[in-house]
Amino acid sequence: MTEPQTRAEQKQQTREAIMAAAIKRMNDDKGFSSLSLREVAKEAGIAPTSFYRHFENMEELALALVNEAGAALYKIMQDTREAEEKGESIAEGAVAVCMSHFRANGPLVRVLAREATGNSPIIRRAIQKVLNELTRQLAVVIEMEMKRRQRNLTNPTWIAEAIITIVFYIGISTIDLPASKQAEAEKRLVHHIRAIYWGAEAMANTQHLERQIMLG
Amino acid sequence: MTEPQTRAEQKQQTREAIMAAAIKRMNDDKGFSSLSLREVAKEAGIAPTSFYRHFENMEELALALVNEAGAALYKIMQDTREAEEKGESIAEGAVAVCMSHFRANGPLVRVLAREATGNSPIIRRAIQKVLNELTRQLAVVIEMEMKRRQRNLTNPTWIAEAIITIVFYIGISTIDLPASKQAEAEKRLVHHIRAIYWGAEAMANTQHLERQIMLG
DNA sequence: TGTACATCAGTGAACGCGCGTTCACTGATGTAC
DNA sequence: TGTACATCAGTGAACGCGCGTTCACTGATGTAC
Repeated sequence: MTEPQTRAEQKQQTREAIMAAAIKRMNDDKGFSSLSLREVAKEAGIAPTSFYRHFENMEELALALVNEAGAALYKIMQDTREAEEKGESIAEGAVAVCMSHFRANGPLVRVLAREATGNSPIIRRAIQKVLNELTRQLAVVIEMEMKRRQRNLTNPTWIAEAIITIVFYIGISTIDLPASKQAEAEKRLVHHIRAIYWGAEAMANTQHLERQIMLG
Repeated sequence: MTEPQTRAEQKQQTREAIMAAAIKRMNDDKGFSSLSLREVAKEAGIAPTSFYRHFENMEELALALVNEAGAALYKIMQDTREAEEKGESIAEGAVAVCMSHFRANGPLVRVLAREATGNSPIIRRAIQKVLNELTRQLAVVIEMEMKRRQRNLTNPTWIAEAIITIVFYIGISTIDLPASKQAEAEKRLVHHIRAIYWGAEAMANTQHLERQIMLG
């Protein structure tokens, strides 16, 4: 089935094998920093020297993994935005999609979480950039929703930051839990998000009220 | 000044030198998993073989560091609780204390953050235990405050979890920022906590109201 | 207090091992004519 | 279509290096009498 290929296709296939090997080995037991080039090559079924035909070093491989994980998360955010545009309530749906993505791509997402506080400054910065972009996109969605519902919020970007942080870190910490506990964790996540939403709204309204009193 | 000592005192001093060396080297550039026993020994000014007089292996050293960091955080929680008992509003105060602790003990706290999603399952579990205990203690404080102010909250433990997660991960990500940005980050943190508080209260009141309507 | 012995923190040599990287190579695939 | 040449993904040998760990040791500190 995958036998007859061009050279470019074969190369791409090997590249993907290397990335898959890295993800697998990292989730078996090690973090990226304790993962060796030789180990990845062995898992991918190539000679250690062949690694250099695809990546200049291990750091480049890590960046490729971060970008792959980031792209998947952007896709989820895009779906959430489209749901909002259809007028759907987004909290539960977004969390459900996000959690099921975490479950399906646990190994890759875990890589992201680990390296977010990991050893390489370059990788840390790349991940922070992904999280910042997600925050930015979520802030837009939140603002859209608030406008549509004609409600106030103190600061959409701040709210988005809080939500991204909570979903990312709590979500990751639940990947390994049994299914029953995961459902409970999902409920908690929805609760957290709602609390943040409601709180920001209540704060905004109070501030608005205070301003009116001061003016009046 | 520290010249004449008993053998036990000398041993304790070397042990502390090893721990300090590990913290220093980890924050220079590496995570714990890429930190070698020989490297720590060199930084501590002892022979590699002497390491074994103090720790059985590197993992034991890591656990010692986690416990040290945990003890400091428990102390902060204790202070917060005492502030609450004096009737003070806790959000700003607790965040300020926490952030200044992060700043003063950046290297050690960062170790905790990194290894929270790090390579060793044993270390990860130890850190999760610390965070769970902090959540438990904070839930008690929140409940006390709510009772005193005669207000409702949906679920103190959930609120505590959200707050601990946000303060821990956002707090850590700001350690390296310049002082001006840190002040801004502190404001954001206080905002997040307030939003969660208010939201949980609003939700509880709505639920209460809904229940009354249903019953009535 | 003095003496003989026990304890044990710290040492230096030595080990075998997996590491990242280099190099010149092979041989299938791709291209120019 | 056939031929001659270029490209380049993948290879195996070899390198020097830092690693964790063992071992028998040293010599200052502590203890028993």
